[in-house]
Amino acid sequence: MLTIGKLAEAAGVKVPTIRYYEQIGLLPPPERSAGNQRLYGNRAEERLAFIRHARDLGFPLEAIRDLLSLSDRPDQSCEAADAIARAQLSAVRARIGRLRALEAELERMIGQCAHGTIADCRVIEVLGDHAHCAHEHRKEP
Amino acid sequence: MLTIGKLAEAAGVKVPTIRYYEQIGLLPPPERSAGNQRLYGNRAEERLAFIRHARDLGFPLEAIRDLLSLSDRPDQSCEAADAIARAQLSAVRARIGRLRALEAELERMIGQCAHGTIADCRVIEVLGDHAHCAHEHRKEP
DNA sequence: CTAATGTCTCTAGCAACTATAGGTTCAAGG
DNA sequence: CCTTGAACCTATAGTTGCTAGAGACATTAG
Ligand SMILES: [Zn+2]
Ligand SMILES: [Zn+2]
Ligand SMILES: [Zn+2]
Ligand SMILES: [Zn+2]
Repeated sequence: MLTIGKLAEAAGVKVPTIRYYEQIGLLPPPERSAGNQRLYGNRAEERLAFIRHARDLGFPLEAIRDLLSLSDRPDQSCEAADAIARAQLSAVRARIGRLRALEAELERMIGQCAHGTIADCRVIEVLGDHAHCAHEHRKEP
Repeated sequence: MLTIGKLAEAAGVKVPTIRYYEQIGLLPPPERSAGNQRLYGNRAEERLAFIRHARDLGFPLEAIRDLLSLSDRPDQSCEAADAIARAQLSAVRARIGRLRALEAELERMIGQCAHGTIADCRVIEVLGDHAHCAHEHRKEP
């Protein structure tokens, strides 16, 4: 049985994060000690590791909630789980695409600046020029 | 002179966003009509376009605040402005690097799944395996 | 003149935590 | 056995960058 601090350390998350996950129902309320402190067993540790890894991969908590409830029904087809993962993959790819456009524009504007005064700064100029860019850059959520 | 709605339309932002920018001091309080409605001139339109473009490039509002106050002093060296832009570029690159690692892992786990039952699902398995990955994937802010 | 928008202020909500305050419990050293 | 300090408890508020709603006033088209 682990205290919340030990569990946090083991899983690589902060203590308040665990309490937060409990509050929103991602982790079940654990046992308590005589003095009302949380005590976690193996199940909780695995569940938290699952959550953490999914978070590391960028899954939103709602998707993780769905994945967890799927993983509680091992006999069903994994199609729904795979669909969640594919959705996450395409979200990641969309973000990469957008960021690469930003990278290109930032590179260009930094590269073109002659590093003189603000009045001649290419960075300030490009930012202020509201018609300069043919590309659409929006909208990173 | 533009009303807030027209300005919003012209700049491609929502009306409450403009009020929000005013509230946090990114846009100065504009003139008001007899009936207390906001009226904006060219200066405000340009400033908002600047903000929007910088936001589109992913600059945080604090950085934009600094860029705006720099752009009000055209005689100074643009070094500070360029440094902000370089910081943003490296933040973007860091995000891209991390996302590409996520992309690779998501691809691998989706590709390896035989699409049977949850019990055999590679997606669920990889997420639950807290020691599977040699790579570090953390921490996208 | 009236009806339909548009605008005003203020408050609350989103994700996913993080930080603080003020109090309780636990483990170890003396 | 007792004290001290760390770790724990709850509850609330703050973070970022907006967005949505309520209820009241202003403007404009027909
Ligand atoms: Zn410059
Ligand atoms: Zn651009
Ligand atoms: Zn599968
Ligand atoms: Zn991994």
